[in-house]
Amino acid sequence: MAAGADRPKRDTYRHGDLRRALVEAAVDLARHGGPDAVVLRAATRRVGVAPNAAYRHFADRDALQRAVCAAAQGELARAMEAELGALAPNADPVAGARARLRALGVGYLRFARTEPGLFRTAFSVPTDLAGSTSSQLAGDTGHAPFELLAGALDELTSLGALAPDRRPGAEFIAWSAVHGLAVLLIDGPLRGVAHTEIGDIERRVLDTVEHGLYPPD
Amino acid sequence: MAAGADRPKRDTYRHGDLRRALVEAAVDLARHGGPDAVVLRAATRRVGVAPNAAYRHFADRDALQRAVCAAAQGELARAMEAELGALAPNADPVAGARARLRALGVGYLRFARTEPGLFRTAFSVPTDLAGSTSSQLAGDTGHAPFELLAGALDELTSLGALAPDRRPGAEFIAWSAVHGLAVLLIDGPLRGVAHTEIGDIERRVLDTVEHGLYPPD
DNA sequence: TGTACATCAGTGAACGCGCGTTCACTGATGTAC
DNA sequence: TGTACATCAGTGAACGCGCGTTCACTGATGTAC
Repeated sequence: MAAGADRPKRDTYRHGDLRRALVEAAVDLARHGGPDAVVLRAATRRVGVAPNAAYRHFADRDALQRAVCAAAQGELARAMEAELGALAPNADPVAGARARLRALGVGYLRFARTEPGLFRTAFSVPTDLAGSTSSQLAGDTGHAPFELLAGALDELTSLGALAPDRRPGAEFIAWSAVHGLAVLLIDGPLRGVAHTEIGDIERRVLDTVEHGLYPPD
Repeated sequence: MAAGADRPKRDTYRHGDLRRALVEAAVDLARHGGPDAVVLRAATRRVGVAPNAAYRHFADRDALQRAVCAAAQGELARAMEAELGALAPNADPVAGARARLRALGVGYLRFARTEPGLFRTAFSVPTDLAGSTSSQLAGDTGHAPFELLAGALDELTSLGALAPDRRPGAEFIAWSAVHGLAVLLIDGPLRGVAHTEIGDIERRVLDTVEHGLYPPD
């Protein structure tokens, strides 16, 4: 009954990739409980490691939270990229670029709806503009959510679909509307609203953004 | 040196309005530290009362948090009403109604900028639509933030400035954009942006909302 | 108006909890000879 | 190829903290007679 009697006494030694394991565990905590659920001891418990083992890989709790926040933004970027990838090819380049901008918004909203915990976590660590373009936040194409948006707007500008004098700050028009809707959907007064109505509202918000960016007049 | 020797031994007895005092203290905590700073023991400490005294007035911590959230929404409503009150009279009824809608947005954004802690707290307790119209959340005119917005939109509709078929759900168009901008300003990538630029961005977001509501075509 | 009494808003002490973090340690692993 | 040793990723125990909440209590206040 002691086939492994000559095993090492501590089989948790040399975990191999504890840092990654802790971030993954903490991301899972965030997924279900939001940013407040990102707790050092809970993460180590999940991985099956002593609480203080985390200090080999993170200076303190804050460092873990930052890492999880970055990972959540990466997930958000991936959700946006997924929507981009699902787009049918479009012969009209301008229509294609517009569809891509819209797809980013759709992906953003879908992520907020399906992963509200991670979505909240992605915005739990206050950042400035510089901190919104780090490669730490990137999805599969290596771009942070903010960069994906900026890229789509640049494309529209170079195609002449977005007037150059409207380009500066256009990110914020688009992001404000979509982010605000996302927050209202998951935490605000739109929580109880039926799915069909939500689709309607999402479409109208995205329409409004498009009207704001490239007005018909 | 014992002029008050025949005073009651406990001068904290019969506080008088401990409930209100606790809410005020907790609102102050929220003002400086956001929703997470709303802590039972901290509130009682501020008021100078034993921790368990709070249980005469609140079932538990959650109840206090709900009260503080409602108070924060009331403050937000007041900020919006203040902007409304500062408006110069306008001979043109439609222009006046449009200015009022815009003023609500300006007040909303100003509150978020000047009271970020309370602003976050106002949205810290998940609500649905029904919970967004309670008189508990009201400002001086007895209306919750959501109702102020809805009222402005109703006015625009009755004046013919907002097409009736655009009225349903118009709250969400306006609220999404303005709320999203508020969040980006205080917690998001717009944190570091200069004041002058912020004014610009705010104006463009409000313009976009107006374009979305009453398009020129 | 004076007195007895019920009410109930506060006290004081204590509880168990989970947290972040520090300490001295141990033993598997990789490397130098 | 074998052995001695340094490294360092993990352990185990402990700390102090602030929290929410419960308990039996006390005494000022308002009321009934």
